[in-house]
Amino acid sequence: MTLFILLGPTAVGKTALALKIAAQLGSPILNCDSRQLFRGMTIGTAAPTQEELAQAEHFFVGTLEPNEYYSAAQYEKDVLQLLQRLAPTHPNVLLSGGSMMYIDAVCQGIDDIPTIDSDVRSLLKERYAAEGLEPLLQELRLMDPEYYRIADLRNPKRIIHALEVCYTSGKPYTSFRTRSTKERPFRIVKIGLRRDRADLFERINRRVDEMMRLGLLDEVRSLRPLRHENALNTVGYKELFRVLDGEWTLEMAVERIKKNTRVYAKKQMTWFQHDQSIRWFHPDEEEAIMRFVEQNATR
RNA sequence: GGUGUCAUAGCUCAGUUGGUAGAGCAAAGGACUGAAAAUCCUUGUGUCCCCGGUUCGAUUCCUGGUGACACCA
Repeated sequence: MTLFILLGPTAVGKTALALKIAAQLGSPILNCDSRQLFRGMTIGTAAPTQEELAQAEHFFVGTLEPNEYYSAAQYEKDVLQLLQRLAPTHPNVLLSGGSMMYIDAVCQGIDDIPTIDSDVRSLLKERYAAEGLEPLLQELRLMDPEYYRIADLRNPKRIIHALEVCYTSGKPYTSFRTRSTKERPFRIVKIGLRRDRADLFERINRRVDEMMRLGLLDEVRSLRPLRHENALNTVGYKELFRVLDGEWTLEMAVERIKKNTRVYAKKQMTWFQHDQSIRWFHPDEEEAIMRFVEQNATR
């Protein structure tokens, strides 16, 4: 089996092309966007429309409740399991999305780290809020000196995560970090989409305006009770919550959404840059892309 | 028309008692292994509006000009 992965920065044009590739391959589309997974976040994440969903079988779109815990590791398991199920009838499968870490989790795997007890996590979060990072750093130094040496000591999330693993398992975080690449029982072909930066930014700005026309504010309003969930800590949502709070004007929020989306797109490009296994195309090079797909498909 | 204030980074502004300048935002670059659209790090040379003058030296002081704003006519 061949797993095609269509990737690229947000708003580059993955959704439309994915439908065409899927049609050619006779494949379903597995979403690889960490926010499109959640139900009810359709406008703000530019999830496929009903019409688009009808054109191909889709997986991992709107399948989770926003208050459900999820992770790249869980995604790895879910995708591998699904691929196993699809393999007998689908020699080619398409995965499409821009969540870098989720893509890597599928392609290389993620270290086997114990699932964190939610009490442990909230306790550490509270301590961080009350005491700051310094005491946590000292504890990490004692419990996992090796990680302490290489860790980003100014990044609270990383420090808290390392500590919570130590507390949950009773072993150093480092002992779980093998960072090895797992073998996959399928071939992986990565297709990257990219455009000129000015062109991409222009598309982002237009798409945000379009989201507002489609009623993003109402979508955000309906999700307001869940605003503290991790799923809602997302560009397009976090800014509009502040409008609902009366803190920001709508105009200000829309500008912030555009800016934060641009920043996100840049981050994606930085990450993808280092991946030598990606074959890059401009989204308009449709023929070349289809030819490339055909050459690499399992037939 | 008169008087006054201002003119510094893409934007808003600070500052230099005369020794060529720095914040916020924007922008750019980067990190990333179970929260990742998250989280974190790094990066500031710009005719200091223009022409002259004083001075060893002017973005800083002075004359004039241009522009913006305010007040008075």
